[in-house]
Amino acid sequence: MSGGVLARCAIFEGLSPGELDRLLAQTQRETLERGQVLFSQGDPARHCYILERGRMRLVQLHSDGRAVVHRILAPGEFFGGIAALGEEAYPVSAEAVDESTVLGWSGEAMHRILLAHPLVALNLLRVQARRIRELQERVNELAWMRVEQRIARAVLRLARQAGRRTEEGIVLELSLSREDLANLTGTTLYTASRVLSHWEQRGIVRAGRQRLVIRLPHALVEIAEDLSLIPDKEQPGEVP
Amino acid sequence: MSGGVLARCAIFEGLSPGELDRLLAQTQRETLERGQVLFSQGDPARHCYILERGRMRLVQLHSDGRAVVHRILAPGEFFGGIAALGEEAYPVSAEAVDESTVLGWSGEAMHRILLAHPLVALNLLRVQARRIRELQERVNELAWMRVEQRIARAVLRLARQAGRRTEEGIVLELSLSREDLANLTGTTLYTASRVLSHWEQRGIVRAGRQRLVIRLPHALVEIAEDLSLIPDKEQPGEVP
DNA sequence: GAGCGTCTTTGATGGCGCGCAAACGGTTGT
DNA sequence: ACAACCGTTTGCGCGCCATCAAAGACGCTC
Repeated sequence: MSGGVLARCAIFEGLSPGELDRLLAQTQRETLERGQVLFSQGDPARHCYILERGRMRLVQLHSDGRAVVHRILAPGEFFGGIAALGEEAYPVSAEAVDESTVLGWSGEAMHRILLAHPLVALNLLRVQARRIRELQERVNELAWMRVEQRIARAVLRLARQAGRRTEEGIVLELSLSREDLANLTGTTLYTASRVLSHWEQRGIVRAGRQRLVIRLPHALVEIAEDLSLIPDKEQPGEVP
Repeated sequence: MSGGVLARCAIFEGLSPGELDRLLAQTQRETLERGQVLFSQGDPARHCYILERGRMRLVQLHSDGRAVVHRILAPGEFFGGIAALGEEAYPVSAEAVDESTVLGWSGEAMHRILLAHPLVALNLLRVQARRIRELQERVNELAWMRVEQRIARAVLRLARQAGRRTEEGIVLELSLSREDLANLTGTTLYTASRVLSHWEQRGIVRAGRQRLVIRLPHALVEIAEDLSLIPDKEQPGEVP
């Protein structure tokens, strides 16, 4: 089937169908039920993957049971690349949010691929560079922004990645609990719940059990950009 | 002489002296006074660099004058790699903390180098992977840790990177203001000042104007690891 | 040495958001 | 149907830390 899935992956952009087929032949397909763990942090990093179908998340667990959700993966995304670089252990755990299938390479195979296909290495560098920028963005948010603003930004990011437009609003097709949202934004499930309740009162969202519909995206954007800090009357640039 | 500086750079590891010389020949050396800006965020990303000598920092400025210090570079480190990936603009500004010299390539030159030397690309991937882990670590800190703990960890990181052991303690050879420290840890210069004062009272550090000497590294490590949260018994040594 | 700017300290105040507790409600299993 | 369970909501109190203001300390120039 002409390399199929891989043709849509950012890191294999620019390869010929023949090459894609050869790469695909080296993979092993694995199916995961929802909630199943593909690898755990601390495990020796032996494989790297492309998410073919479904949804997964990369989580880092803290000793106190605290968790940080680092990424929520969409189909086509590459992860576990650590394995190709001769590193020792996965720094995060990967678990399936929905039923998912992944394509896996051994670390050594991917290592050879990167050496043989500089184009793939360059694509991967680009992807990593983008992730670094996203992480810097997150550091910035955590360092300077209030909880409500951080949650708004996280929700908008998720909407961009996994939202479906309906006439009721943008529906987040993710089973996303308050606790997940809290772990994404560095707060507690209590505060996350309060924020969503507040938004629901204002008609901005409709929040259900692990479900979220954005009814007034514009209002969310306002919160995310913190437009309230710049009162419309005053003109910026008046500090002598 | 024989690739000189580049031989000590992580991203050129494994190259022959001849290749290093050829790469070095493509660079342009630039000297920066302390405080001088090499590039500003938003500038079109045309060059990437190795820090040859001195100390630089990568800062992201916020619209409100708030800043996030993203990295403090030591000699041998590569930065501005965005330019090689065909991206548009630098996401951060680079400024010299001390008088520094850098070696610069044009983005296109580095692009060609990466395609021609898969080994360099792989090294760079490794470096980026480490940076991603560091950033994840920082996200984790900002999401879950208290200010004092975050500052302790930042100080220890800086000590590892730019500390010199003396019999008085570990001297941080960086002109590091309270504000810098605050921007590294996502707090305000007021709080940073208070924390350092507190530490000084307890004899953990000796803090001067843009100077810091760690006298009891072990105590700092305890704070950084938050050993107080796991008290097997009550500690008599309490703060009055 | 006087003056000045920058960096730093310290007090006072207030608010955001954490953390516990408890109730609520939808879902699941038998 | 009932109970058990999990995710969610909400009240309440307090502690950490931001924020403002102002004074203090150090290094600089002239």
